[in-house]
Amino acid sequence: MSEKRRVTLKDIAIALNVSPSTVSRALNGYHSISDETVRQVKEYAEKHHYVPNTLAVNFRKSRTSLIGLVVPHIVHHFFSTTISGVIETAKKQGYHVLVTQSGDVKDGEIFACRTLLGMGVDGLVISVSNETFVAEHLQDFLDEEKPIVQFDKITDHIHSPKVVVDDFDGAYQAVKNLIDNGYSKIAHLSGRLEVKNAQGRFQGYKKALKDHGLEFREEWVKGCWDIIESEGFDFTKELMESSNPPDAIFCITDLVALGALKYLKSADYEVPGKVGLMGFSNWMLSEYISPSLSSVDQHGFEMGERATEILINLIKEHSLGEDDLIEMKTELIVRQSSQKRL
Amino acid sequence: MSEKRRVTLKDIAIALNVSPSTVSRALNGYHSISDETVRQVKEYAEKHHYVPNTLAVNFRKSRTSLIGLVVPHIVHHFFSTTISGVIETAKKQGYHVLVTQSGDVKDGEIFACRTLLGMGVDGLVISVSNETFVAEHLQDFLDEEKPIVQFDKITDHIHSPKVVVDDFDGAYQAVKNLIDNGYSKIAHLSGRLEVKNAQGRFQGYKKALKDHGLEFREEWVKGCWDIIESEGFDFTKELMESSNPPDAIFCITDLVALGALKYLKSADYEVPGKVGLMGFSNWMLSEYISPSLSSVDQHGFEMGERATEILINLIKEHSLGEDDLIEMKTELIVRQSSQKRL
DNA sequence: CTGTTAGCGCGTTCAT
DNA sequence: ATGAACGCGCTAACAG
Repeated sequence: MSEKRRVTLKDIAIALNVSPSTVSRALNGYHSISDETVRQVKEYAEKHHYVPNTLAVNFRKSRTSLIGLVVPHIVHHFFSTTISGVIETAKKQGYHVLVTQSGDVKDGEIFACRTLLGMGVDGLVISVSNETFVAEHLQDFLDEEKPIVQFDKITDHIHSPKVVVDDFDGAYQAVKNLIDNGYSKIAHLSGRLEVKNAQGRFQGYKKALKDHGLEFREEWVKGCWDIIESEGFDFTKELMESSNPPDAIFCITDLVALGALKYLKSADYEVPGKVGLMGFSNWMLSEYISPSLSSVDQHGFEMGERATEILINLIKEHSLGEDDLIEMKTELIVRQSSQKRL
Repeated sequence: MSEKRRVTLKDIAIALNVSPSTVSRALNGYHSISDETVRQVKEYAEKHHYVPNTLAVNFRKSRTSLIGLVVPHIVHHFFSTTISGVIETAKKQGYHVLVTQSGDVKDGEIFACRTLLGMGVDGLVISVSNETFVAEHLQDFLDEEKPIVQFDKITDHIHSPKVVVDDFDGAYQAVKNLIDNGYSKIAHLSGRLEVKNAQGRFQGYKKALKDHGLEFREEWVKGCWDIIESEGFDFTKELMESSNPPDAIFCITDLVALGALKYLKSADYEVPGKVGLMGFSNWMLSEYISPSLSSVDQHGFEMGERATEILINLIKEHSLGEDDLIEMKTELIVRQSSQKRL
């Protein structure tokens, strides 16, 4: 391997018999350089494939054009969609994204944040874990003047802009759809109510019941801990075998609804008709299962996009931003599982 | 905001009245430093939250601990799984991952590679696009002594280790399963045969037919261009309405199988029984649809893991590696759609 | 319009 | 066992 040392500013300067700073200025489009010099420099640079040494530039400017992204899980339809939104938006503005996953646990998140900070990211986009009730690892960013934007799963333990979906309204519309289709005994498989999203959806559920004069029963609300399929299955079994079974179930997320559906089918309940079912999040598979699952779309790409736009603006204006809460509207996707009660 | 300048080596040196190099050596565990000095330095560093400036370190060592990752799509169950594998493996070794997507088009891939190279990644893990028939943008990495490892979708236009799934064997086993279940007129919805994966699966399909004395008919093979659901639907319609319809279909990927299934159901073919169906890739949803879809799992996480291990080893030994081809075994996941022919 | 100088924070000789 | 000095490539402040 011959010495492939890349040409540097200095090389060009020597070759053209000018100073390195002139070359730098010519290349970076300063106005105080003669057209002729600029032409010469650019031509030489082009010809010799000059590529600025990013490491040196970053070092000098002490910024990296890197933004950190932390999500609970990468293999997850909604989050992978937001990741895509973040990356594409960053790309447009000349930023790059370091993607990490917390595994939805506190320690994973702390580790991710530490290494991201260590890598010198210019800012952070994060959807916090279910266990994030302290926020020192986030405060560390702010202490270094690096902005944070939270999205989807957020915590109030840190001051930062937040981009969320209007969970309350989304849940309200979802439950209303069930009601409109004739269901009146509506159960809810919720998440941990300390988590904002879960709380919002729970409140939307309650409000919809109330507005339509339907009764709210504690025993129709089951809290999922891990938000997985088996919880949907087990809780649904429990509900349907109780002395006062519901005729519809609104689930915190599609995966849970899938578990619910599995039980309902195994126990020969007609869905829809006998039991109505509604998910949340609009996973890809919801369109393909049978019956197809009605759900609430969260526009993940747009959320990632919005959060990233805000972050990059903050980075550019050297600001940490306000405690703003941006609520994005959801979209009710009506499919088969919530169709008319028979 | 008070000046939060981080403490540097020099700060510590001055405070302790030693030289910066001593501090550097003490912190990095050189042997030629007295225990006492080491103790003092470490204590001071600890107390004042000394964090090495990664930018400076990277600049000095001219390496970033960054590896670039290019996949066709992020929102894709298989690829998001491989991304996860890459990231987790990199993390274990102290590397970070810049994730990009090519959109499965040449220009997107070239752009991604250029910016990754510009960011100074130490190496590249890539699954090339369907349009990658030239490889200058990859050669650029090798020219800078930065290793590349390809995975899943690979090209021979560049010398590098490659991690793939044994498509031939996977397809063979898949088709054999259909045959074992009594199907004998087996069609294949393939991909573009110039693409390695598609070719491998096609060959495995042919070999399985041949080994079991079944006829191979050109008109039973349909080439999907975009590998999307609608192609599965349309080609299946075409096949089933032809004068000599097949009794089973082996699809290049689950999404195509889903389209096929949609048509078969809409036209009231029993699946399985009347028509057998087999996918490839084992998407998450395949487990949940009805009938559940038999498929071939590609162990995406492990592929990402393996590719990354190889890459990091190459980086560490300053090598570009050989043209090795690592073939990972697939796993046949038998579900309902390929069950016995009636 | 251009050159000179200086230094970002660190690792690494070469001395001692 | 330690310090002095240098330089990585680039940008910015200060002169002219």
